[in-house]
Amino acid sequence: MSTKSSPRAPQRSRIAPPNRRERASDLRAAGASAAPTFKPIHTRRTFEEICERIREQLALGVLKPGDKLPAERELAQQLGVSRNVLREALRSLEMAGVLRLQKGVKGGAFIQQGDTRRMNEVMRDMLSLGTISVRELSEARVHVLDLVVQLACANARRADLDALEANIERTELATKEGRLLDRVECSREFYKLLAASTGNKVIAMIVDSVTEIHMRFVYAKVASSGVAMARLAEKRRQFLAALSERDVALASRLLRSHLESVQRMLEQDPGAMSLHVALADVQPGMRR
Amino acid sequence: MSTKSSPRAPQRSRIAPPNRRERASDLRAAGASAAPTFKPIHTRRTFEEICERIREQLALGVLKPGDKLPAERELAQQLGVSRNVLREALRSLEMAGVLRLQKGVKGGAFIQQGDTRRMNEVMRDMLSLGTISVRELSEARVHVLDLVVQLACANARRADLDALEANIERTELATKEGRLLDRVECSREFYKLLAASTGNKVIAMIVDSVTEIHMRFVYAKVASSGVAMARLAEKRRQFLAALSERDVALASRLLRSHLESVQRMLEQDPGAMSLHVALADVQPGMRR
DNA sequence: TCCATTGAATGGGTGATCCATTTAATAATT
DNA sequence: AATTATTAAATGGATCACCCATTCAATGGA
Repeated sequence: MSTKSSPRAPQRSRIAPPNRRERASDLRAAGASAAPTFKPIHTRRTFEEICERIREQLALGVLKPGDKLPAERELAQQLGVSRNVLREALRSLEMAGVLRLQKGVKGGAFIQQGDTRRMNEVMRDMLSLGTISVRELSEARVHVLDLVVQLACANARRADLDALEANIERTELATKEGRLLDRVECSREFYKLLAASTGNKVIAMIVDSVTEIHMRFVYAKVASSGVAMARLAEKRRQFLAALSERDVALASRLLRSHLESVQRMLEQDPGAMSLHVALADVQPGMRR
Repeated sequence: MSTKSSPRAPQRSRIAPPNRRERASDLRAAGASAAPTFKPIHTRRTFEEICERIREQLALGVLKPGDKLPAERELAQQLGVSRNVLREALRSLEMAGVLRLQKGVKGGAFIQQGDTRRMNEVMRDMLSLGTISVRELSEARVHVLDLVVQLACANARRADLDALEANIERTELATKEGRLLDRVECSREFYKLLAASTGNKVIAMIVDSVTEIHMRFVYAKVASSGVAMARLAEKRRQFLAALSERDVALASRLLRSHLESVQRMLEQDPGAMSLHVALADVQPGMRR
């Protein structure tokens, strides 16, 4: 009613989303000691409420992977919100890897198995936004991989080692045939397999997230310069042998020195190593 | 009208989002060897396109934290999409911590400084969905913290140590006054400070993400049983002393043994340690 | 000078409507 | 009887046209 308050039904008379506007009760001390600041409320919006409710059902185990949510039209009515705003919530959850939306009759919103690649995207966003630096990422990767070697030596199974072996064979083949970019893909896969061989999916997720970005740089470097790591497969074999022998010290040393030489390669011609070119586009093997 | 195809303009004659339907080129071997599967395309939707474009601008450095996107109505027109679908995209980016939407004239969509808490939510979702287990998380946390101790010994600065000292004082106070739940908040903060003292935000982010969940369990345990770790502040002091002396071995040993005793505490009365109760609600100190 | 009022810009939200895809049921054809 | 088109319904995808609530600069009166 900016001008004349036209005599029109207020149309806001629906079911009234449970706790929507009455939000004064939301201030809470939140800290361990006296907290004199009173800022961070920023009124709850319906889509947030919806996301939270669905996540809550999930955490409570009421919703499990494979389950289907009611159809948009129906769920919107149940929640007493418009279909549009419900979709905003569903979209967010879909982007978060929690849901998958499927069209057609028998379609709907299905709870997904968690997608560990979500963490890669977080890492990528943090880098894009300048919250973390490439240096920090590389450094963290070195440390984390060191940890991975320890765990892999302790926990890797026969099947894990076999998978690594097979990967090295593909690397050799790609080298022979001069498919340098494919070889980068092999490297990506190598670290993924190595991470998996720790037997801990949390660790694996972390490793993947820092490696994914790193590999973008390697990919960009190889693609632009044509140079590539010498004796790669051979080094991998030595490393795998150490791993198979459960020789932490040796495996750790080998990997570390390899990482250092890769780092040197990347740091040649530093101008070309733009953060932006490496992050800008989706590259092979990184499909969402 | 569902039956007879009324003679109406098809209304789909807008600018036509650049590469929307022509996605046949999207099949690609993606792996290092033959890939006979042809599944994973699932037609690109406009909101995904929009998200990707904005992220691209971000990665390219065209958009930086602090920048403001055009108003919804205008941006929608520029992109040739409806405002609603644009909002779905903005919502997703907001949930991802990339944007913040602000109301009012002079409001708009502002690029944010990256929010490192995003990773916590990923971890939480993975746990809710059963992709990772509590055991894996605890295990990973122990290993990662071990790494953190090494890095903190090497890199912690005076200010970091002072912050930890101040935290311990708060812990003591809370202990004296019997505020057990506040003390849990202190613990959360302690690990956050410890993580920060490594000087590496990637590591810090990782530590925070595994610690946040862990602390929910501790919180739930303390809240329900009233029991709490004995001699906590004292142990913290010993640890901090070791850290200040840059004594990796000692600090590492102290932390490890503390983590083990906490773990034992949590594992008493295992039935009560439901994943669901710990994850279900937002607890103090975890406000988004 | 100071404070209340106004009004425009902006995000938040609604409801109706249409399109495109998918699937099951049905009818037509062989 | 088996196969193949056709039809119809359900569902997500998307659009349009509004309205509401908040914010803030400009305006104007005390």
